Amino acid sequence: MPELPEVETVRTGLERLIVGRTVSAVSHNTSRSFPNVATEVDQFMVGTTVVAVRRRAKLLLIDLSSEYTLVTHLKMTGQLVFRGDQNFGAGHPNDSLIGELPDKSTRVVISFKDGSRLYFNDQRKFGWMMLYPTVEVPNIDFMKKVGPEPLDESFTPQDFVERFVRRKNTSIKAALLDQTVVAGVGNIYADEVLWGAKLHPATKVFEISVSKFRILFRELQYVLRLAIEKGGSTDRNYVNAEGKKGSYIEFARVFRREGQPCPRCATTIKKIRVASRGTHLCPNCQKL
DNA sequence: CACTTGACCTGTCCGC
DNA sequence: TGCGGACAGGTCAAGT
Repeated sequence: MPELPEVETVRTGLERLIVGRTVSAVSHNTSRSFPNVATEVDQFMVGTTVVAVRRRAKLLLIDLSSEYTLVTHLKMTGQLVFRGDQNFGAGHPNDSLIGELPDKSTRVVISFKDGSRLYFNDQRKFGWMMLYPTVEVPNIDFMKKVGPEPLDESFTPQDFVERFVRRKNTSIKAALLDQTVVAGVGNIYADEVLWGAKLHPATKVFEISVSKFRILFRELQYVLRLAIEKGGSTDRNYVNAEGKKGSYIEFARVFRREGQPCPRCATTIKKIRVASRGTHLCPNCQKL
């Protein structure tokens, strides 16, 4: 669920909330939380100051003054929530989806010198944090093979089309979800974008014309920008760095709207399976 | 290499 | 009400 817009929203929040703060302690309850440095976390982090918060694809990169970078993947249910000196409980007028922290899904707590804290919650435990020397981050396997950022100004429609050449025999949905083609697209925005381009998700890549790809590219950028503006999508677990929900789901055209009318033609939206993923589409607008 | 499927987890929801 | 099973979806490993 955290896809590019959600991770970017968390990044923006963290940039404002934790840059300049100095780490005083790190606690974690399972070695799986830091798979590459489980026993050495303190020496890499305690006493260091957060100097920047970056994003690449769905990865959050928190740069520390020690020239180490905390790399975090939220996977499906990960949350990074900052709390200042007041630890809001449920019902606090801050619109938080979550209550008092830590809670039972909390896996890592990063404490700062001033008493504020950053909580890494992850109900399904698929997410992770790893520490790398900042200069080594571009050499992480994932970073080397991940595709371009779809909202990069230098990324052109021609570049976009060329990224799909390797995947011409698969469905356009599987290709969009492939992080080595284009970075940051997940199940929610893949469905939204394919509806926007009037493409059936099971359409084979080789069947799609260049002009159609240009429309798809435009829709991809439109949907991702709109989603960032709305603070991402809260389907179930996603919250931003303040624990608040995103509102894109209210604007979604097909995602999680099976049984409802298509906003374009009023045909009932269906949910099918494509690329082993739940897939929402309008059977009238998006034909094979 | 291209492509698909299963595994990793836990909470929720649906049907019996 | 309880209980089993399907489902949720990002990524990688293992399979064809």
